[in-house]
Amino acid sequence: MTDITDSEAGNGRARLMQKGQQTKSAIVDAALGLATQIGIEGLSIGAVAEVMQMSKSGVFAHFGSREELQISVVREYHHRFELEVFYPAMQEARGLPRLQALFANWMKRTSAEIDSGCLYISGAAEFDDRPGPVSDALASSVKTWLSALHRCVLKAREAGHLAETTDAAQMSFELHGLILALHYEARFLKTDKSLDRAQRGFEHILLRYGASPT
Amino acid sequence: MTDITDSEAGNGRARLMQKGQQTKSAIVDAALGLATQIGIEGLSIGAVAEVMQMSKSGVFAHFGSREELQISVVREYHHRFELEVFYPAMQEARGLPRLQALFANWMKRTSAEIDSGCLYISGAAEFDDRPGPVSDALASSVKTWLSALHRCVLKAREAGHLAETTDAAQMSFELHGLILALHYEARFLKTDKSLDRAQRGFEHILLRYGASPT
DNA sequence: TGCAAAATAGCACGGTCGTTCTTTTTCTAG
DNA sequence: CTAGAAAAAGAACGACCGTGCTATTTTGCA
Repeated sequence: MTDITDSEAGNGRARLMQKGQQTKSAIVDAALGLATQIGIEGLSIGAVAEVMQMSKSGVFAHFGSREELQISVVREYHHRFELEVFYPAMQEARGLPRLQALFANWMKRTSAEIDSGCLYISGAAEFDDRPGPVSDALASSVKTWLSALHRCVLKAREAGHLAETTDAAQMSFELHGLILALHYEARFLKTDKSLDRAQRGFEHILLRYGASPT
Repeated sequence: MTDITDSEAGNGRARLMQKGQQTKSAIVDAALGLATQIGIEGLSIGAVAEVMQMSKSGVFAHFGSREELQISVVREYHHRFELEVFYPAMQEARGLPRLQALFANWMKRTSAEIDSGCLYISGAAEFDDRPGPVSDALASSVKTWLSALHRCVLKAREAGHLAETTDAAQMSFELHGLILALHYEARFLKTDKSLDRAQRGFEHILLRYGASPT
């Protein structure tokens, strides 16, 4: 009956999180689905409540404010992003193979799911001129991810899989650009072949930075 | 007294556009300023009215609907984009110099003005899952610009300034990515040196596609 | 200068929003 | 099984939204 979740949280309050946390994460789930479609700013408690078949106040009570709901959504997205993009790639051999896996997973996540846009990208556009806790949470998540990418490039260079002269930050920037172009052209302009373009762009960058064949 | 604007429109109705059109374009001006900060979707007639020191209905009457105001804003942005990015570059010698000017102007427009984001980028994120007239107008403008870029690359190849094997669409995709990364990292993440990164990325791409020195 | 028309203001409408407060339902530990 | 806590519902609030309507003001032309 009792779930494994938090069975050993250890802070003594562990046992009072039961039904509440369960529906709370269900709400975050639904809210994330909505946010990827209409944006984080567009998230309304009423819409989430409707999806959940709950009352507005029922949803509201779990977060105390709309902002807190938005932040929860960002955190959940961060979590899933790690799960789908980061961790699987960590199983590859470090260096170039890992970098390739990282980029492949990133591409997949960015384009494959037709209906769910990337929160890191849409969110950046929404919050680039609106400072606040939500923007901070978003920026922090993105920076975490981009610096992981940066580290991966560094390791690949150290492993001798990339030219010694490789500017890791520059290379990361260019990789990021490919993903953004993929998202933009595939999702907004509905340009086909965008996935191929991103893949070929990746190969161009690898050549540029002297990737040795794996 | 009479402005040069539309002095020879030729459709007989030219003279009845006087004060009205003047304030209308002032409204679009203010609305564009707002839209670059809070997004096209966030544009509210009330906010525009406040900036203009007008009544909501006074603003409203010029457009008949919020949607029409949004479309007007998109068109105005398109117009300015042409004026700042496209036309000046057309004065350069065709081929590589023109392509370089195009990209330089594009970079400047994307990052230089601190407070005014790019509507083509923020708008894409807002409307990539919300079809409708505004999305159509936006996509149409973007496609016009991207195909101009594409043509410019083609011309550069024809002029022998790029390798004969150059895939113009692929190269345009990669250039687009650089601009998007510049916008993202400079504007949202406040990463410094982003402009340099975009510039160096441009040079990398030129090398990749065998640009001959000008 | 006066008159029609265009431009703007004022007001009200129904709707949605986030949030607060109170009440009811549901869960759970003893 | 029951008391008490947690969760959810319900109703109401003030604010803002887009829009339609009717005055009022301003404009430009005869």
